[in-house]
Amino acid sequence: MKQPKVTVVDVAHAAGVSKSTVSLVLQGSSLVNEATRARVGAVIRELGYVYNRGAANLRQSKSKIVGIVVNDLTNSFFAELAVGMDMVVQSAGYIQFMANTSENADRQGEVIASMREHGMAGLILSPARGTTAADLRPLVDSGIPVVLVARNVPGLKVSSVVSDGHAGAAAAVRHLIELGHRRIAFLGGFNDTAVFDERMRGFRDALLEAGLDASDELVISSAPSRAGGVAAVERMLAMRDRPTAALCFNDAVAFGACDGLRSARIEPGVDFGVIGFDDVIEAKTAVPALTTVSVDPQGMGRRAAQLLLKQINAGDFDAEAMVAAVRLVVRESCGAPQRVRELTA
Amino acid sequence: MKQPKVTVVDVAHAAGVSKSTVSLVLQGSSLVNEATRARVGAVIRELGYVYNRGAANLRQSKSKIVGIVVNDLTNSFFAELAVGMDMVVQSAGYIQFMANTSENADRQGEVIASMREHGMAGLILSPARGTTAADLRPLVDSGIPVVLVARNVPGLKVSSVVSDGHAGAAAAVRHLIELGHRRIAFLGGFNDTAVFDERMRGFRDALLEAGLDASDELVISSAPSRAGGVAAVERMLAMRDRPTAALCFNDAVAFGACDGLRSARIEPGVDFGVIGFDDVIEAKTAVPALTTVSVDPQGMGRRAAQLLLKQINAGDFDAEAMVAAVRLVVRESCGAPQRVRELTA
DNA sequence: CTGTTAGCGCTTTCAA
DNA sequence: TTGAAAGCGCTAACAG
Repeated sequence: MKQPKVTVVDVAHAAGVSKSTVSLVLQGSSLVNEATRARVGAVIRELGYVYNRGAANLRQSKSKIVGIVVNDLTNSFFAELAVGMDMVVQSAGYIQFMANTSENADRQGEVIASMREHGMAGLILSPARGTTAADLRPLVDSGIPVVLVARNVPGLKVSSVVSDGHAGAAAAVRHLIELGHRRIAFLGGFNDTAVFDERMRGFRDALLEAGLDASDELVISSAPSRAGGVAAVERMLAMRDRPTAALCFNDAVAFGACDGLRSARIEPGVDFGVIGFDDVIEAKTAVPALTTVSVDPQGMGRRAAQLLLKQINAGDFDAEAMVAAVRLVVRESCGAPQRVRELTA
Repeated sequence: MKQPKVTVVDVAHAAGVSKSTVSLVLQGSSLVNEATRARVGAVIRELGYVYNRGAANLRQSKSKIVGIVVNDLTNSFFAELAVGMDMVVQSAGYIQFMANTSENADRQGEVIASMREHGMAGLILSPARGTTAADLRPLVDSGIPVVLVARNVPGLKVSSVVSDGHAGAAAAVRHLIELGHRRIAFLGGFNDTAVFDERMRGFRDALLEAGLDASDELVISSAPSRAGGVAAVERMLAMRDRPTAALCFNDAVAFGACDGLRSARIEPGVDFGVIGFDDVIEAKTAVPALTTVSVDPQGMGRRAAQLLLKQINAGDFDAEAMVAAVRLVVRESCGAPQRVRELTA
């Protein structure tokens, strides 16, 4: 079955023109006679010629390959992110080396190295946990555009797209206040992480802004998991001055909190306000009435990809850090019609 | 920042050897003196040389690029599938062009064409709905190994890895029989599809094999959706000789069936046997007690990737259709310890 | 064991 | 408008 691979010379020969004419046709150059173009086109189809982009890349020393490296495709948030990037990259006529690192920084290093060897034009990276600036420095210094997405790598001056946890948390709290809640808790998350800090500060700031209690006892940290959510909500229910609503660190915690509330015969979203942070896909399934603060991962992906393509096309664009924050949205689905409030960062 | 890209000649020069010696070192050839190798290695690191795999591919006219094209990365089943492929492909020293087609056959055609131009060594495809044998024929005829996964394309003689619906359904039914059920229904799915037919026949064969009733009224088809599941289970509950258990066409139907049972104050998995087909991720979340028949998508992906690599390494291996069916597993989670029965295809 | 010499398939001046 | 020739970075004979 192996076709004796047909090249430009074969096409040229069969069409009775020279290599370079064929090359021009392939590039859609307007310097070539219409009749010739048609003939060449016909021959190409007839011979089943396939363009060898590798050879072209070699000659031009540039490619239309972009790397997309994601920490965990198994997580639907990051899968959506990847799909978003994929869409704009494909539509722009680029092709992607896409790889999953499973949160393994070593693996990440390997795939990025491999992509470099293949001459990628740029990289969008959702870094694996534990990625350091040093890991990425050589790549960045080589002048290949890099855009970080979803997570930042401290100390690295490259463009990035991350969500604004402070604004999102504040928006969520304001929403709960509008609904009439006066005592609101913050549940879940390890309190020694940057993300926790950011969201928790948004929570507190909004409370203070409204003149409400924002004392430390309202912040109940726990593992950022479903079990952690159960634990946190139980501690909260045991408080003497029990809150009437809570903002949860993430989807898993929100889910756990709902579990805990139900065990206590409290219907989440009805008898008690719960807002889950992040993409609350799983939790939404189980608790359709849940209000959520979420970032649209696909949109985030698209935005990151656009940013990268812009840099690639700008030639050597010595990236001044250009950090873009993504809007967070409070989605409410308690009522019949979905109300959506968009809040700028 | 643009490094004046260093090539083998630069390295050779700096190390005081010739191009080919450097090339040999790069390929880990044993024909080169240990001292030389070390010196060259040092220079490579020092100069920050990066191997140009594109040039090598051009010269050798072969590559270590495999295409992975998936119909819907947003669906966790296919995301897992992709991750499985990714793992084995990466570990084998290959790199993947991975793309999402969003069930769009045209897009699929474009990305595959693009991958061909880039000289991919082989393709693993989870085809978009509506993919025809004709779409893939040119690629297959060109001699590039192709492996189909998760879905088959009728009329195309290539290797594929799909799940065995007949065996899976039969296993599920036998499981219900073991639990003491004697009247079992099959719920959901459009009865004019091949998948439906396969699963339904497995259902019926197992029933007949056990000498139980397998009459047509026990098969209640409906849309393969959550709503369809509700509808089907309602029709079933209205039967005079009401079944005590059901096998559902897929996860969505199982989910809907549980909804319907609950509305009728019947606790699924406790008062009524329900088995969901497919990956029952969502339904499992909502009904932890649900027993499921499922194929391990990651395993399926790994298997497909192995199959492809085997073909690639076999040189031109004129693929006789070599269809591998993946085992389906009945997973039970009613009891505390998870019991897993594996059934061969 | 190392150097020389041709290309892989394509693009790109530079002439015709 | 088209053709001839040079070369992108690498590998693969074949000599030395």
